[in-house]
Amino acid sequence: MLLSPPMRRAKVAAAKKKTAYHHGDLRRALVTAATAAIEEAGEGALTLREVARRVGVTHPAAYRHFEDKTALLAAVAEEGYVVLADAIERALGAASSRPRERLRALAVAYVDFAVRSPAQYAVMWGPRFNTDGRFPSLEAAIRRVYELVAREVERGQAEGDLRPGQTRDLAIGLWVVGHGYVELVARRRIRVKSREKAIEYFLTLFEPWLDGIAVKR
Amino acid sequence: MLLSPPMRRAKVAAAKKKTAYHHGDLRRALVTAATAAIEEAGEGALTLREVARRVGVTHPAAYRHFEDKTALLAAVAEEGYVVLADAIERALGAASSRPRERLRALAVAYVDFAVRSPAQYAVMWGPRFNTDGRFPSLEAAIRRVYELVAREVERGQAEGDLRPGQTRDLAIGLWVVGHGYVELVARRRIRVKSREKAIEYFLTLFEPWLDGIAVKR
DNA sequence: ACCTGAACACCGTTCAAGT
DNA sequence: ACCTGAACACCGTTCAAGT
Repeated sequence: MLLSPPMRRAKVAAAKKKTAYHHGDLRRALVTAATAAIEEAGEGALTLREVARRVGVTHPAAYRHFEDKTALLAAVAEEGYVVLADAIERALGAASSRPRERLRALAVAYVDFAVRSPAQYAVMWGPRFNTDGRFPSLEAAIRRVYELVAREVERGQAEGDLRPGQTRDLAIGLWVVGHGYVELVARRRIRVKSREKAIEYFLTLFEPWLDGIAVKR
Repeated sequence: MLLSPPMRRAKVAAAKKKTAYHHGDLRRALVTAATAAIEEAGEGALTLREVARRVGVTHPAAYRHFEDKTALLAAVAEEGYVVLADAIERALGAASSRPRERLRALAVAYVDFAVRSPAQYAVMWGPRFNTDGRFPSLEAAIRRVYELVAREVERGQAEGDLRPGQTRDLAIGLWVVGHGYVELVARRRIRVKSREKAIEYFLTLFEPWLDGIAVKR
């Protein structure tokens, strides 16, 4: 017997709801739920059991997709780096071709991501992922962000706007300034009234650093 | 009956061992044990029960001296800032009177502390202490470090070696660079072979920043 | 192949009871 | 005043059992 279109749709939806987690969706659902939970209550408050509750599954189910709690957090961190790299690429795509302006756009995209998703950003700098080689895809995601920074610095050097010499040192320096600023804001060592003000004040601190690595002419 | 001096000493020591924690020493002992435990196993591995075990006391005893686990960590952090401020003062005492050199000495003392006590440094930047006004003595200890930085920047401006304008912006900028660098090292975004190399490479990154805030002449 | 139910060792916190 | 013993609710992890 044929079902009318509305009923068929309802059936499909019900079947989907019931079996969705049998098709590899649980992994995604757990990462998404964990990210949301962290952004709401902070990283310290995150429990595997709470994440499972949010997704509507018993907590040992998570172990089918993640070796342990650290692996779940690593997935949250990795997703963060992917989103960050995408945001930086978008910002660079919209920027002019003047190296100094491009570095500014890159740094603003970085700070903007961090102040929008402070808890996820904190996970991305968590102390758990130092064990070498445990999370290679996380390390690749980090490297992608670093390469974006290094490429822009290289471009600036090639055009003669930035100091010649070790590209890496300038790229690391840029990362230091960006991350250091974000941390001071996140830990309330600096009080800012809004995300806009956070970026505005960042540029105040960033300009002298740019001056320091620029070629005077 | 009189006891011979060696026996009296033994008795006093035993009595001291047995009753020392009744004189307010338990607080100190807990902070010291917590700092050691963190430096050994990382902040995440720290439990109140383990700290109590190390000190040789049942774990609820800690609650006589700290409202909760966070308060104990706040004490560890506060002690860290005090030690750091002392180290900076010592470094400035031994430095020349040339502003730029003094800023270098200050920054080196900061980085040196952080790479010597990475876990304690991490606690000092823990996310738990943001609740306003909960740990006023911790906030005072942080402010003491900041004031040391600000005073040196002011001195450099007064002598015409650093850009005029908002002292605070330059002081915050310096803090950003120092903290950002320490974090990149601690989180293994930069690999350094030794503490000495860590400071050496820091100076490489620091010099351009100094150039950026220096007055050319 | 994927999830549940039950169990284990451990944790932070509370509180009545001991000295 | 300061510490202990016992209890509570909760956690991460494991594993046999269900579909």
